[in-house]
Amino acid sequence: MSSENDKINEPHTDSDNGSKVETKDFIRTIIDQHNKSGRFNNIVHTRFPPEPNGYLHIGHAKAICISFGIAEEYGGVTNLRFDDTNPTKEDTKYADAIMRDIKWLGFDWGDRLFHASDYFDKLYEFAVVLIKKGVAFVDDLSAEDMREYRGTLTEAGKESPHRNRSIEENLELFEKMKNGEFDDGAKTLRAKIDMASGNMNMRDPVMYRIMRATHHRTGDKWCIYPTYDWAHGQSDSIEKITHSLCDLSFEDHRPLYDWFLDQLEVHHPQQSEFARLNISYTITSKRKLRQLVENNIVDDWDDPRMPTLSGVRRRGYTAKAVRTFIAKLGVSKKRDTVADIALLEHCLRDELNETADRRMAVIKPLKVVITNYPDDKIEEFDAINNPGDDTAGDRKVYFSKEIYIEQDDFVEVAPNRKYFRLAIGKEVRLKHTYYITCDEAIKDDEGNIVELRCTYDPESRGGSTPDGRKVRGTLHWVSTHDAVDAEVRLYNNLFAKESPDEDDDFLEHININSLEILTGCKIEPSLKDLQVGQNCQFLRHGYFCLDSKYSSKDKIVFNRSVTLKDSWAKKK
RNA sequence: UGGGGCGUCGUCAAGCGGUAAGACACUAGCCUUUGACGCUAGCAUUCGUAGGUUCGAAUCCUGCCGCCCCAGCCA
Repeated sequence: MSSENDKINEPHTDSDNGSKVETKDFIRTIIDQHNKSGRFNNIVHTRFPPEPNGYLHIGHAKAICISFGIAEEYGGVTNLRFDDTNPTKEDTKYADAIMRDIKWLGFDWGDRLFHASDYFDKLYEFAVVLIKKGVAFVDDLSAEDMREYRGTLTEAGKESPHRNRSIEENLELFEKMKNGEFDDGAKTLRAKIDMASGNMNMRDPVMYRIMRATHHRTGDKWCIYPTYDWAHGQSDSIEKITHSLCDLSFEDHRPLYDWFLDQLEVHHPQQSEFARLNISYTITSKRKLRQLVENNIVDDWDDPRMPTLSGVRRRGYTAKAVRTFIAKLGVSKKRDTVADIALLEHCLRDELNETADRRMAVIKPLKVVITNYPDDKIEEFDAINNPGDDTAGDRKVYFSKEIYIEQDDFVEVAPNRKYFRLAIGKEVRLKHTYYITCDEAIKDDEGNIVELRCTYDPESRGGSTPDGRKVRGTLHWVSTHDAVDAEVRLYNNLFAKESPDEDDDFLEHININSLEILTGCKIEPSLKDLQVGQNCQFLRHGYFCLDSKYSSKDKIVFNRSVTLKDSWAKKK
């Protein structure tokens, strides 16, 4: 992992007395305790266990950063394990996308790519061990009856009438289950724990179900498949995982995992649960994201408005910005927290401010004729690429009699003294070149302003004058003679509500202005050289990137990754 | 009414008995050839609440209150 990321996780420093005060989250605190007691011989070996049934989103990025990041920090490694215990829902195409996204984020599982299905044989053996111990049994209850027998949150459940079958009978029945002698759903293997437990997970949970489905890796070898609860803890144990980090929803499954491991007397990882990541104005629910795709509300899983990793990548987010965001958020057990999307945006701006070259792009063009500028003259100016980075160099821009400026940079009458853009009779600076003063606005029959007539001050060449007069406004511009046409896509929050997730009818909160497509935008010619994956700043607008999906040789399409902060917009 | 968890600034989050870090957001100002960036200042007399212990409590104890998760042969 990059050294930048290490910095993020450095302990904060107490500046008052100069001494370092470590402030660690609860997971790192637990690991420190283990290292002190020697419980895992100072080894930290984690795993990230996605189910290959969908695309990774930014919520998963948190889990990835925690599992991979913490292991790395402690000199350990992380396994990637696909939890593929339900063949009806999983597919290899998702696995490929998941691996691509994890790599993009900057993490590496080395040669430790595993599957829960790698352990189907071992899991079967383990199940036999539990049957022989008399703590697992084959049940004939239907799914419906089982629900009935389970009881409720406040009432104890009833034991299955098949709970006390002999070990021999259970062994025989379980083998027949495996051999396909029963119909799908006809029987299950259950752990024999406690139907009166306050923890529903301990009320004789199902370990195996009969399901004739072709598994994407094991084919038709099995007609019984382990449940997640039965497979997960043992998979961790088999891989000698020391710290199983997962989200809060598995908190009350931990007693069950502990129980299985204790019964089996095998390596026993420590599970710790942290709160999932929620972000304002968007959703981090695989199910709901799928709805957006299937209802064609968004382009696809990689729509730049989507919080999927493929979506934010296409939007122009960098992996580093995502990692920084997650690191700044921290780790806690507080549920229902909603991270401010403004922090995510800040992390991107903060990075791109340092790394992205500046360019000029007029997204809503208004033609300007500089009446006192020679008709055929074209002047060359050096334009600095990044004022904060001397090594970024510069480029040429070419000024001429006719240019485009932004429609939003002109009003006929300046509203007040604080307004310092262009207005009739007002003077502004054109970035890198000259001062111009507006003399006249030309309108069409409907009264729309279609062209401006301005005069320039030859003395202001380079952006200042000998008399040193102050010009507060600086506008970006593009010459008409060399402007390149482009399409620009402006994105806003996908949802108009801060927490759309709290309603089931979350689709009602879709922001109808989440995408604005502008055509006929005029960009400076050097922008033609930009590559997919490169970020650049459109001066005074924000950070943009080439859209990887719709850009082609004949058509340039830009995505706005994030706007620049705009204190003027707030004042207005 | 069972079990599990959580309550510190608008948001996220430190703090682990010695008198409330930081970040984002926000506000005001400075700077500025991006109304960006940068810089300066402000922003919790108070830690869900009520008691108790203590010289001293966000931190320990007790009782309340609030919020969330769990009744898939999903993960």
